[in-house]
Amino acid sequence: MPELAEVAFACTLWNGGLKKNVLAVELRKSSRVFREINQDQLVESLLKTKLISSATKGKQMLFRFSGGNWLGLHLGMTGSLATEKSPYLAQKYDTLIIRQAKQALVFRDPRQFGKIRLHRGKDVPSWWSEFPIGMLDENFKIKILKDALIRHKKRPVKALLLDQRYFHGMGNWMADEVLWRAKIHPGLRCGEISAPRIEVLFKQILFVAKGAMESVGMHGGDPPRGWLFHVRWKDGGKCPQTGKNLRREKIGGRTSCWCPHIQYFN
DNA sequence: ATACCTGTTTCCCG
DNA sequence: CCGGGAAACAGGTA
Repeated sequence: MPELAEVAFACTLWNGGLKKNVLAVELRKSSRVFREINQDQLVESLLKTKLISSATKGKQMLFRFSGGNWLGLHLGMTGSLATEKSPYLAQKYDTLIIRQAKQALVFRDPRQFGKIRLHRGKDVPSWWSEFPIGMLDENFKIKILKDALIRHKKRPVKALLLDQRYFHGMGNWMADEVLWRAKIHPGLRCGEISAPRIEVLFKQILFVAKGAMESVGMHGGDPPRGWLFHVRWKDGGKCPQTGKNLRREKIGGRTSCWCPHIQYFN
């Protein structure tokens, strides 16, 4: 599920555990999310520590525990976080359970596309500081978009928007929302976008990222009324602007939704 | 049963 | 070596 704003909100779901001690750690040992780390080391790292703070960058989360222990989480396609009241009995797809006195912090992921990272040290892990600049960072400028468009001139623009190196945190519904607002067909090749359209595209990237954070990210609800988001999932959806039928098709490797009446190849 | 899925990562091709 | 696209990962849901 989760892209930029959903991840930001998911991160807050562990807020009840801040400043609280970790009494026990349980793992679903068979899960693929542990593929890059040592499970024993993970348990040992978190046990008898205190959760100090949390942060997100794009679709990535970082939790800091006392004693220089850092936990990185990526939710993949089906990952989610929850806080459950103690005593809590582990459910089938609970992948990591951090038990505290009054609650359990739970990471579940049935499909196991998520990923857990671990770092021990005084400073923020290097993989965290090396993530690309965020779309809402003041230094995220149109040059990043322009350079990416030139470098990938044969790619459908939809595929470029999903590239985390440039648009850190962009996901499938956000990309469709951006292109719909910029009136660009998702299959348009990056090298074919006119200069004025590039300006519009950049503004809409910022608009959608900001709008998503202020609605979904802050309150966990849906984006504002009138957004494509509300109609893009199922066949038969109507464009909120034109009332015409939306089209759905796989473009850039992902199912895309657009309004043929306002989104063009130009 | 079949197809599909708000995400990466790997493999193969030109 | 680079860019682009398809397949793979695993399991729930329509």
